[in-house]
Order: sequence, then structure tokens, then C-alpha cells
Amino acid sequence: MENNEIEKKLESKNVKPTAMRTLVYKTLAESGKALSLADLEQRFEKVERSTIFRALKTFEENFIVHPVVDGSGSVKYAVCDDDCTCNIHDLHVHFYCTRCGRTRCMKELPIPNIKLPEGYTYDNAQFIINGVCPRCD
Amino acid sequence: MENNEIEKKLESKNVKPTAMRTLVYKTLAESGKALSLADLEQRFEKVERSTIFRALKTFEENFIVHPVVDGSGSVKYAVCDDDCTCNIHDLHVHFYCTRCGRTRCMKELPIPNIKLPEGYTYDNAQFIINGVCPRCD
DNA sequence: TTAACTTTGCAATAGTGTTGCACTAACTTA
DNA sequence: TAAGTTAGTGCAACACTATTGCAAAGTTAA
Repeated sequence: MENNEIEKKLESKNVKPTAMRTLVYKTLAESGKALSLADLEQRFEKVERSTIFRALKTFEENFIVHPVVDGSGSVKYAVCDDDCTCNIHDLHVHFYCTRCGRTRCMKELPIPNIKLPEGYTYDNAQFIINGVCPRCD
Repeated sequence: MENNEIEKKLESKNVKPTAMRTLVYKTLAESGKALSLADLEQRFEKVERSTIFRALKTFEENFIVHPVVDGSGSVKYAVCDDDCTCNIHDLHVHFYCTRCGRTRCMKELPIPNIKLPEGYTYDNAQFIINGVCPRCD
């Protein structure tokens, strides 16, 4: 993904595209999976944890990435689709491989509709499937 | 729930019912919702964190409780049904209230069946719905 | 160019989860 | 029942993730 594409994307979500943010976004987008703060930190060595952390928070607030809580012990982040507002309508299943620890967005599998009991409202959901992915099988 | 009932339950799952374990189980069962290590710690003040932690781990290994990762930052635990083996067939949706932070087991809502792409196997799943519960609405 | 604001790096801290070790309680078996 | 073995508990320490305050550096706008 080109840098200026990324910059446009960030701007379209009202986030100023700094060098760090562009880098973080690019890494996430190109990895094709959900990455944790620690994962990202490893990938660029010389960048401060807190800087990445704040970039992710900014992204999250502006629906540029969505958090994935997969039970690995750390929250991971994956890039949203263009029209995503991170509510229940545009969320999908995530697959967590218990062998390699990788978390993959299954955009082809939307979260099924659930009829909640009276009185409950929802705005968000997480559906994580744990198992073994093809490359580990 | 009576103590001797709990003791029988733990024994039936091959866990020796010590005083601490009985207490932890009782607290979980009576709360009617999922509690974190910190929640439990607060409820009895004078019991060691590590003791509760190990009780929970033992319970988890023996399918007496199941962990719930609700995105609150700490793992919570809820008592299993009698015949639960914590695999995908006997799991249910959990509801996380973003106002009060309570996590409720929705035993009446089983996790829907999902057809994974070729090559993926699954043994477990987490389905958390975030929203507002009736008492907070 | 200065002033105002934003972002980054550094350092410190809080919270959760986890382990080693020593002590004690409980269980086993001669 | 006494001695030996095993299991459980409490304490302290520690690792790791997440988070924040503050000061320096960079950016933007008048």
C-alpha cells in the first residue's frame, strides 16, 4: 500500500497522517492480520511503545482500526474496512490459532444476528473462534 | 447453594474440595455472573490472590468454570453447567454491559454455528456482546 | 518569526497474571 | 498411630501489558 494512499485514508477519517501513524497503519494493513502493541513494537525496534499506543488509540477512536480481544493476553488491532463504524453491523468473526498465536480477520464471516432478551441493547460484539489454522495443521 | 452440594460437585469433577475452593466456587455461583480475580479478591479481603488464582486455574482445567474474555482488561470466570466441557457445543453468548462492567452468561443463547473456510478446525469460541443491560438503561 | 498546538520520546506507574519457595494441612501406609 | 509423602496455602517477587505526566521536538497559523 502506497504511503499517499494511507495518508488520504487517515485524513478522510480526520486523523493527521504523521510519519509514525502512517508507518503503524501500513504495518497493520500489510500484515493482513491483527497485531498487538508488542507485535508492532518488535517490528520497528526504535519506536516508542507509547507512541504506537497512542497512534492505535487515535485510530480506534476514529474507526480506522478495531481492537480484537482474542484471549492471548494482549489486545490486538486490525484495520477496518472503509465503511466500518465498528458497530455490530460491520463486524466479523476473528479466528485465533492456538498453535501459532496468529489472529486473522474473517471478513467473509459476518457476526450472526442474535436476538437478545428484552431490555438489552447492543452496540458492539466480539466473536472469536479458537482452533488451528491451515498452516499449523 | 449448600456447602456439601458444592463439595459433591467439585469431587465429581475430581477436584478436592478445600475450604478455599468451596468458598471461591460458592461466590462465583451465587454472584450469577462472571467475576475476575480482582473481583473475587475484593469479596473476601483476607485471602491471597495467588490462592484464588490457583483455585480458578484448577477449576478451569477441570471444566468447573469457564473463562470469559470480555475486553474489560481482566479475564473473568463463570461457573459451567453440569455437563459442560467448554467446547464449542456447550458455549453460550456473554453480555458485557459497558455501563456497569458486569458480565452475564446468556445460557439461553448458544453460540451459533459458523461454517469456517476449508482447513480451519475449531475447538472453542468466545462470543461477547457489548451493550447496555436492563438495569443500566 | 513568534505563539499556539500537536506529536513524540522518556520515564514512571498501575494493574493483571504468574511463579518459587517455605510452611502447613491432609493423606497414606507400614 | 507415627513417619513419610503429597497437596494446598500464603508470601514475596516478578513479568508483562496498558497507561500517564512531562518535557522536548515538530508543525501550523497568524
